[in-house]
Amino acid sequence: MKFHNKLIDWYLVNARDLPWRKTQDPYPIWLSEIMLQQTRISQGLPYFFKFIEEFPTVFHLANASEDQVLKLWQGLGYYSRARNLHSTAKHVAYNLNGIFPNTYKELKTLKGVGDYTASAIASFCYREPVAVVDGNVYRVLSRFFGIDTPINSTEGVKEFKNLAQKLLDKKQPHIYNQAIMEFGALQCSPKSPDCNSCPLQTNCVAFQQDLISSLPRKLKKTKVQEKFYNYLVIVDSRENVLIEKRTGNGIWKNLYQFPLIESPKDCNLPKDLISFDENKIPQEILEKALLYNEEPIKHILSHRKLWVKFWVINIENLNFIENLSKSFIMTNQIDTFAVPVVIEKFIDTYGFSK
DNA sequence: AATACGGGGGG
DNA sequence: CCCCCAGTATT
Repeated sequence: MKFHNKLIDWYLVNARDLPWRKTQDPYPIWLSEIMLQQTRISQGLPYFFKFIEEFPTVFHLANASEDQVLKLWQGLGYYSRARNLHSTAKHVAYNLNGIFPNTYKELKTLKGVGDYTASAIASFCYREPVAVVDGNVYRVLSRFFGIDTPINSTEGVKEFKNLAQKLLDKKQPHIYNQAIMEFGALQCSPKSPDCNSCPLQTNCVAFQQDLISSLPRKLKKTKVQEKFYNYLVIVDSRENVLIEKRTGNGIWKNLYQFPLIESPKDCNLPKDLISFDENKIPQEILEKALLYNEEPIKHILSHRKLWVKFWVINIENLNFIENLSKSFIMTNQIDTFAVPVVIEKFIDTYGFSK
């Protein structure tokens, strides 16, 4: 039996019941694919339901504000996905009459839609015979064929893409693409795959040569850099608190946060804050800072290690911000703003009185 | 060709 | 602690 037939047979028995598999409507499929980029299904699923409920159609999503979209996306990470999602929704709704492109080539022109996502939408919605290559596919193919070309090298990307396309079942690309990804997720998992019950075992090079644990190969990634973040929770007598929008490119773009003082080392006293402050916050205000967490919170990102401290400053009124060049915002509705997870956790713990 | 970009979960 | 997850955009 052919490779693709074995995978499809396995899939028809073992497939999970996932909401985006019940439809050919490109809107929910596109939404799910964006959400699942570098994200486990278990993590993305609740967000998918939230988004479909809040934005049932691409027009609902297009008519929302970016702040609204980011707020709903809060906690899912890689926020450029949310910004691109919203931008593409507006493009589809207003320029394309709400109709998604229906070819791999056209789909790839959409913001946030790359090689993988274009293949997924084109095959799932329109039966175009284009093979998906995601993390699951790399793993299944590298093991089954014993390919040790690093999957994140230029040659590897090309090699696996060509192989995947050759193996694709052109008659039912939508089923095959789902099948190989599901097989990688459930059967041929990264660690301790279930080789004993595997239908591909006899022809699997990695299994036969005991290479399962060393495939796929991957080039080492860059090391993380450490940073020290000091957030100033400046609250007035009416429970207004100061926040700002993160602008410019970089982490958490367009999300909100408390005024931030980044320091080259761990800070323990208000005078440390004063020495590193570049916001030009008046010294007499910083002097009143009370350290909320003695031990810095370690916040790990894929490319960064953050040591975060929160400093609480209670003052009578926030009028001093009128003298600052930075655009801070006074709010007693902080829960309505999209914030990074490390700030969300602080807010939940601190409990502003509402 | 490398790097930036989140957060959660498993071993 | 390390690795991986239905990758993409930018440099």
